Amino acid sequence: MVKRYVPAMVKDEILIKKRREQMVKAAVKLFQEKGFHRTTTREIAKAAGFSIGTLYEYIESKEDVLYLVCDSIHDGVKTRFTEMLDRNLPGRKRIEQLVRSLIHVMDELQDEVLIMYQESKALSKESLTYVLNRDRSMTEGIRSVLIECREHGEIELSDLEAQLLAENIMTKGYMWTFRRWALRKHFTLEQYTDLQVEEIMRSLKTPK
Amino acid sequence: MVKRYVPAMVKDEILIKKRREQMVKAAVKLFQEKGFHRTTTREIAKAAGFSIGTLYEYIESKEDVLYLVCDSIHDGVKTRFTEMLDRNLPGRKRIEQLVRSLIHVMDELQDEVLIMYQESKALSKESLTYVLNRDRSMTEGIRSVLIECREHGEIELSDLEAQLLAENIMTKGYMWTFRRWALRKHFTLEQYTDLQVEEIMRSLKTPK
Amino acid sequence: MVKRYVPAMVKDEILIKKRREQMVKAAVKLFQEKGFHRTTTREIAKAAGFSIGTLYEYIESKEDVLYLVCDSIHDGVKTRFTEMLDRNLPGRKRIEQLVRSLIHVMDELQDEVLIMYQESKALSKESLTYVLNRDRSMTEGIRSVLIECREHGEIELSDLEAQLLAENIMTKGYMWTFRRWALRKHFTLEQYTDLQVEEIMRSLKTPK
Amino acid sequence: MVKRYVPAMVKDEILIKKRREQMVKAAVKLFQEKGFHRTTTREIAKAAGFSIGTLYEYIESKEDVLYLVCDSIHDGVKTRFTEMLDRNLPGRKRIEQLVRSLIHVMDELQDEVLIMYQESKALSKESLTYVLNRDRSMTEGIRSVLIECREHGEIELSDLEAQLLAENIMTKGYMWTFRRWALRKHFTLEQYTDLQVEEIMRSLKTPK
DNA sequence: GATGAATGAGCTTTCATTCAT
DNA sequence: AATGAATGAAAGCTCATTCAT
Repeated sequence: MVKRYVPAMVKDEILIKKRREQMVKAAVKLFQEKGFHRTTTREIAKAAGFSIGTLYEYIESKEDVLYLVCDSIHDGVKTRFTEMLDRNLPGRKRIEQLVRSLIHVMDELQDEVLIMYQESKALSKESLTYVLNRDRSMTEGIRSVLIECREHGEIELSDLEAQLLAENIMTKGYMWTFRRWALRKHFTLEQYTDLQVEEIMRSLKTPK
Repeated sequence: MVKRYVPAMVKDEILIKKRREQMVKAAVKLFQEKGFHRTTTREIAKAAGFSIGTLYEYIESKEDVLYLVCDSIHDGVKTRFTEMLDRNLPGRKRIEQLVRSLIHVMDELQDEVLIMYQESKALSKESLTYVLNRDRSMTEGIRSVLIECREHGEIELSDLEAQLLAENIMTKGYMWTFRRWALRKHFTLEQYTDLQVEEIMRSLKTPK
Repeated sequence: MVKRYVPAMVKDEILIKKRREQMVKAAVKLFQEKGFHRTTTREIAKAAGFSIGTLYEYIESKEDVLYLVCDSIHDGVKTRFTEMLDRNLPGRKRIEQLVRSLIHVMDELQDEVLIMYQESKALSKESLTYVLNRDRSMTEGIRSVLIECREHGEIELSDLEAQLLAENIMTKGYMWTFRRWALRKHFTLEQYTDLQVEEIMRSLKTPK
Repeated sequence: MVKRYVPAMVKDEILIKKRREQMVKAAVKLFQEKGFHRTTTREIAKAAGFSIGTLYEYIESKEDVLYLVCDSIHDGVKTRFTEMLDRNLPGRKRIEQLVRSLIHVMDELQDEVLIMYQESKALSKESLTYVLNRDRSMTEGIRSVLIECREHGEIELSDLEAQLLAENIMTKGYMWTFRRWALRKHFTLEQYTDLQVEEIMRSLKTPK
């Protein structure tokens, strides 16, 4: 399964979903302001609108909140990213669109993505595996598009090159968030997107 | 000045240097294993070979240790990187060498770089500024090489493109550390380096 | 308001009152034995019958305990003092009674008053203001009785003399506690009271 | 003996005297600003112009500094007070002069006296005894003047009344320092002195 | 299911004192 | 005699977690 099972004391699944959404929303805001370690469980509970006792009816440990946050952010990124993709675009245009969509989503969810990036190391090994797997599956999605393009004879690249390009594209998305302190000084979102797209397109090899 | 002044109770500057080196060495190891927040000042002192009281003779707060660690890591990266560069290489070869050197250094110091990347957010605003400035100055160094190449007519690129390429090169270095969980699955250091170099060289524009 | 607001984590006001009473009672005893600075928060919590964590659910800092102690002692002094006064006594008798009551209360609460006198300098400036204001209001109460006596033509004294006499009376009360090491060698409570009353009565001027 | 023996590692008595004067001068200033408990031995040494190691060559513990400070302040008060007294004044004038001189000295040395009054409780039982004995001997000096006046038929008072009056006079001196927060609001030094003198003179009984 | 008072291990930091130089 | 680096016990305070109501 793609998601870790987080045990709850409460049985009602609908309530669990509702309460966890409240807590994630509150936690995202707090983690953004103060980071995971400086945020207390009491603060999360209060910001979520219930008591500390109730918080622990829906999770087992503070780390669970972080996991749920990361999971929820991944859902957000994945959903928006997928929505933006048009599978019917022709060849190279699909790659371009892929990059533009990714950067766009990363920009929209920059605060959330930053949390995930900076705090995920505080996760237990097990939770981290789940989070990394979701990242990997996204990279895999990008890679499969590249492979498809190759199959259609649009571009020429080895399996290894496809893998690296997928990683590079992912990183171009992420870096807009975690190097924003540097990038924002020089580029608007549009400039950044255009230039990165151009760079990738130039680097693509055309089959003879 | 490029470095933040960290006050000490002890006067002997040579001793301060020595003790801080001990403490940084111990801290790097501990931060690697457990992260900054989970490492206690007592552990750092003990691992450095002196008492908790002595630790606080050389710093003012736990955060100072993190700053010294980041600073020391930056020194390491900068030094090694600079040593590897050969200013006499012809045109495009210099860019290639730049990328190869950076990735090489990042690989050598991957554990340290990872600490800096993951924990620097725990720094105070003031300390963080210093750390980011050092990163910025390294990016700037790369950018100036690119501009030089342009001046010599080796490549064609706008100021903005130079800036972005510098950032991209830096990121290609960093990503070998912070995405190693994914990259190591598919690439050896040599493969990764070669492919990234090729990708960059392909994307460069030649002046007419 | 005459009292400083001391924030608590716990919401239940009745519980706050109860726990703070426990903690004040414990603290008074400990401060008596070892003074404020030598008493630890752990000792206070233990003597009060709860854990250190619980202590900090009801105060924000150790200084708050001292403030609550001073406040509680002032309450005790004020309450007992007020109870002892008979507003219907004729003229000079009221002044005599005032002095006797004050010394009597100071004797009853000598240990507590001594704490307040010796430790209040450890209070923050803000807390100290509150404590001094309560002292001032008591002095003012005495002064107003003196002025009343003057209005009724029982005694003759200027405004300034009334102010000083009020301060002198307060001090005659306090000194029975903070100079007890000297006074107890020579006087019983009764002797001290009688002699001080006589001295004051002799010093009063009768209107012509 | 009237003074406690404070052991030193150093033999040279003249040096001991000199160094202790330096340290007392520094300590008085620091205790005034931050109180005894908040002042560190390091600060005292530094302000005195020598190292922490040297400080401990001349005392055995931090408490010794406090004792030396109290002792020095008492010396100051005693010396100035004695200088001001004119043994040849006639009867009641001598008492008046006594009170005036005391208040005058207390005003001059108010900061020092306040330290002694507020911090002496931090002394060990043994040191405290010495400090209280010096206070007692001053009270005794006042008492003996009162008795002399009685012997000369200037005033009429019992032994017990003499004792109390001596204590009251001492307290009128002290209170100008420790209740200055209240007294300064209403009185100048001159007003305070005049009114207290008048009050005492009025309360004196004349022999028939 | 919800509450929130209670807990105590554990953290960072301070500072009087020592002792080798 | 003077120095100051080293020490470590001890202090104030925090906060994830539990559990009786």
